[in-house]
Amino acid sequence: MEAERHPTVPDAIGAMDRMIATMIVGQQEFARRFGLSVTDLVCFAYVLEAGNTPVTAGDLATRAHVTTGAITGVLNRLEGRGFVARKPDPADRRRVLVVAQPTAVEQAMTLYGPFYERLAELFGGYTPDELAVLTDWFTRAGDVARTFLEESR
Amino acid sequence: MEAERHPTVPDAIGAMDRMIATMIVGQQEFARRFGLSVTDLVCFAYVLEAGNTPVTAGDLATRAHVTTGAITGVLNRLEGRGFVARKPDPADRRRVLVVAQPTAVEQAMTLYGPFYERLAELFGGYTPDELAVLTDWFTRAGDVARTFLEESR
DNA sequence: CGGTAATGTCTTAGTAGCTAAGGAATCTAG
DNA sequence: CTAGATTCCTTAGCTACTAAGACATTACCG
Repeated sequence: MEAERHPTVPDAIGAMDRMIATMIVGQQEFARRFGLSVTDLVCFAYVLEAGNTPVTAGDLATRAHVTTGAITGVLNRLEGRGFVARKPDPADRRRVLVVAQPTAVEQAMTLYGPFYERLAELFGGYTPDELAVLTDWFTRAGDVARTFLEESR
Repeated sequence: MEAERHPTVPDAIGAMDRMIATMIVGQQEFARRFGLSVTDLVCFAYVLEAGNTPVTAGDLATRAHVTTGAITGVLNRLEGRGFVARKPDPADRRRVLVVAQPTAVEQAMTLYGPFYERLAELFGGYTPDELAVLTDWFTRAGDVARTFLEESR
């Protein structure tokens, strides 16, 4: 009678899988609508996430699992849209530092805002403890995936 | 002192975002390693998920947000690898039904198995109630994303 | 120091998978 | 029975990727 209340681990993985698949399609749709690639969005998110920590072109290649040649194109597109800027690294003139433009967050919100509102609504229905469980899982699952990726080189 | 135990909604969204970005890169890596595209994997997952419910080529196009022309390529690749089979729909001969091959799940496990093991390990550290919260969120977030996608047509 | 190796980004040529547009077969409605 | 929808496939063209290597710069090491 209460079977649904205690999902098994495979149940959880299945539900997660379907969610991830939908999110991937969603990202592709966001990217398409902005005339960017999914890789562009992944890189942009990483630059925003890094905040003041300097990010190099090579860091983006590592993170996004693409070649540095691909990153050249990514940066050209993101720079062309005014999302990021290339900055020479004074300490190592081979390097290209990538910094977010001041209006970047605002522009990202124009794109993602409506979707984030729906998510915020969803998250709002959870108790602080439940929210902590979710946030913790996001972090751990991200770490698991990242570790798995790094190992498979 | 306990600030970390009560993340805000923006905290949760941020953590989710980073997780999603990593999962996307991971899927791209899985796809690359199998000589398939991310769209192929999304479609394959949908066919597996549908189980015995018949899935048409057009369904996949709708679900993956690509054109039917792209699905032709997807099916050629998936069929070539023995993951799925095209089957004529006796009730409507324009349609192409897509069914998973008997060995499909097994093959999928060869690909995803090691990663799923890590996830299972992660999920194993949660209580049944926490697992229910997570599974519930996956379902709801997937629905939110799917609804959002459908509206933006 | 001075020469060689390693590093970081960009360039180029080639490839894969997508879209847009349209074709062919089939179904549906009047 | 016919006109219009629909379903999938085909084609041409485009975009973003890889692999390989050029170029500039830095690190290493005798």
